[in-house]
Amino acid sequence: MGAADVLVPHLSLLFQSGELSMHRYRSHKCGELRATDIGSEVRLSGWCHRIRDHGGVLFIDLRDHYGLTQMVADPDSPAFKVAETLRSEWVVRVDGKVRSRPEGTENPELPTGAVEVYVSEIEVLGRAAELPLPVFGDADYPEDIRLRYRFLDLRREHLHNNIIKRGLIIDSLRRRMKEQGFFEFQTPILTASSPEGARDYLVPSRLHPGKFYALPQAPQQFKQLIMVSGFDRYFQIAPCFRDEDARADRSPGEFYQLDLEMSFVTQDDVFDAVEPVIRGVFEEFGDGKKVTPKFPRIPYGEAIGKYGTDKPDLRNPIEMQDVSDIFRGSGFKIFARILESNAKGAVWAIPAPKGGSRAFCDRMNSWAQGEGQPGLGYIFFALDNGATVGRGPVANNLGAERTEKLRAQLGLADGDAVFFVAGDPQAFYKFAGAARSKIGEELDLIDKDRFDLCWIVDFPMYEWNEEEKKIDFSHNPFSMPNLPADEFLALDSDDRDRILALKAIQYDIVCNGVELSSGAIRNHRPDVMKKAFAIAGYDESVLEQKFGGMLHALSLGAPPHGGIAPGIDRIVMLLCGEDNLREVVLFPMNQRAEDLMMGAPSEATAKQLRELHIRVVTSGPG
RNA sequence: GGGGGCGUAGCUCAGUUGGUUAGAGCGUCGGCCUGUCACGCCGAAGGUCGCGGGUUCGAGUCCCGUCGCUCCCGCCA
Repeated sequence: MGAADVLVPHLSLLFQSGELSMHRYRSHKCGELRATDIGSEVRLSGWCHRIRDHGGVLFIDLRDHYGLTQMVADPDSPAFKVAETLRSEWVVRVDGKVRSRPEGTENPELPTGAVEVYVSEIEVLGRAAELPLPVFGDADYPEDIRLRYRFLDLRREHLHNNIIKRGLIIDSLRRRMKEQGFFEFQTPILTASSPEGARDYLVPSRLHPGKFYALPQAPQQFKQLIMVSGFDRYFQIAPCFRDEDARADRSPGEFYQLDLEMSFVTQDDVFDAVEPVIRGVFEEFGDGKKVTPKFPRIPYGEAIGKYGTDKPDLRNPIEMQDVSDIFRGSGFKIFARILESNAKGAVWAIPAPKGGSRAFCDRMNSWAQGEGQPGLGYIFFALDNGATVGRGPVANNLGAERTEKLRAQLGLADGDAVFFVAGDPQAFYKFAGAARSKIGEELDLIDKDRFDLCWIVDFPMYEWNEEEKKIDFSHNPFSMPNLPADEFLALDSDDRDRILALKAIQYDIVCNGVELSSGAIRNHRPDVMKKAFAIAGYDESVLEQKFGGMLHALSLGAPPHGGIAPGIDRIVMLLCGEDNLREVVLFPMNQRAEDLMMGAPSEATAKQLRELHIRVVTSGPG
C-alpha cells in the first residue's frame, strides 16, 4: 500500500456520492457484468433493446456492442417514472446497483443472466422515433427497407456478427500474409482506364478537359509494377471497381480482394504460399466444418467434362462421363444420329445415385424443359427377378446389352438412375453442369458441413470468337502461355488448332461451387507479350498505346512473377453461411447499384459540371 | 438490354368464381398488471390493395401498360 491510497476513499463510496471518478457514460460494457460484480454500483450506456413493463416492475434489456444486461426498476426507484417513458432503441445512460437475480429467474441464455442492475438513475442520451425496422428479433424484412435503414439492420445481431466476423477474417488474412513475408502496399484509386475486362468507372478530370480517370478494376498493373520495382512479395486488401451488373455473389460497383503478387516464382510456389492462407481462414472461421486438407488440382478441360463448369461444387459427388461409344450406332436413334452427323457430337451421362424412380426422372425431365431444353433422357435401374435391369424409353431402344455396359461403366445399381445430354459439348456443357447440380440438390447428395476447395488449372489461353471470327484472349492477356518462350515465339499465327489448344499458366480457387479467386504467372517478356497480342489480332501500336507503361517496365528488367487475388467478400460470405454478398458488406448497394441510404448516385450541381467540363445529355427516344 | 418471381396496414401474410363495410398475427399507441426475458390481458389507431388505364352493373381479384424489389441470362477476374 502506498501513501496515496490513504487519501483515496473507497471506490464504492465515491460511486455512491454520485460524483468524481465515474466515467461520463459507463463503468462497464453491457456484456460484462457477472455474479462477481454483485453489490457494485455501475453505470451502463446503450440501447433499450426490449422493454417488459409489468406495471409494478419494469425490465429493460440494455444492449451495446458487447452484450445485453437486464435493468430492473420498481416504484421504489427514483428512476421509475423515467423508466416508464422509455421506448425501443432509445439510447440511455443508466446508473444502478448490480444484484443477483431472484432464485429461479436467472437466464442461462445470457452471459450476464445471473445478475441484473437495479436502476437508480436514467439519462436519455438519444430518443428514437418509431422504427421502420425492429432491432429486436430476427424477422425478415424487405431488402430495400433494410438497405435504406442499414444502420438499424446493422444493430441486429445477425448482420452485426457478420461484419465483426468479416473484420476478424481480414485480420487473420493479413496476419497470415505477413507471416509468409508478404508486405502490404497501397495503390492508387484514381488511375487510368484499362481497356480490357469489365466496364470502368470513370472520374472526369477538372484540370484536363475531356479526360477521365478510371477507378481500378483491380490493381493488376500496379502489383506487377511493384514486382518490377523489386519488392518481391506484395499484398493488399484491395478495393476493386467494376461497372457491371450484379448477381447474388457479385456486388455491383465495388468489392475487395486479397490481392497478392510474388517474384521469381512458379505456379507451385504461388500455390504453396496461398493454399495455407485460404485453408487457414476456412479452418479458423468455418465453425468446425471440414476443410479440404490438400486442394486437388483439376485441369479446366477435366472440370468441364466431369462437372460441366469451371467452378465445380465438389461436395456434389456426381461425376459425368462421356458415353458416346455406347450410343454410337445404337438403337436409340436420336443420339445415334447426333453422333453420326456431327463430328463434335457427344453423349454425356450424369449418374444419379438413388434417383432410380420414374417420378424423379420425370420431374428432372420437366425441369429440363423449363430450362429451355427438349428434355432429359434417362434410364433408371430396378431389380427384376433378381437381376438389375434398365427401365425407360432410352433403355428400351438401347437394348439390354448396351444398357448393361453403361450400368457397369458408371458403377450404378438398382435404385439408381442416369441422365443423358447429347450434342456439341461446347453448346451443352453448361446445361449438363446445371443438371448435375440440380440432381445433387434434389437427391440431397451435397454435404452442407464441408468446404471443398480445389485449384482449377490449365485454362485455355485463347478462345474462338464466333461472332467476329477471330481469336480472343480467353482470360486476361497478362498471363504467360504454358509453352517455352522460343516455341511460343515460333508459333504460326494461322495455326488455329494449335493456338486454341494452348494453355495459359493461369488458375482459380473454387470452393463449394463459388469462384474464390483467380491468378496467373504473368507474361513478363515483352517479346512474348507482343506475340501473344499479335495472335489475338492486336498489332504492336495497339499494345504500345494501351499497355505502353507496362511494356516499358517489362523491357527494363522485369523478374518472372505471378500472383492471385482471392475475393474477400466471397470468402466471408461462405464462412458466414450466407448466399448473398449484401449480408457480409457493411454498406452495400442494391442490385441497381444504388445506395438507398446515402442516395448515390446523385445529380451533380451545374457548377460541378461546369468545372468538370461535362454536359449531361439525356438520351431521347430510341 | 432480355426473361422469371414478387408487390394487400409499419412488417409477415390471408382474401373463394369478379359481389355487402378488405381480415389475422407481429409491431405502434392507450389502459391494467411486482419477476419477465418472444411477458400476459383489454382496447384503439393504422389501407390510394405499387401506380395509370381498360373490361364490367360491380375489380384487391380479369386485361394492357408502367414503376419498384429480387433472382437469372447477357455482361463480368
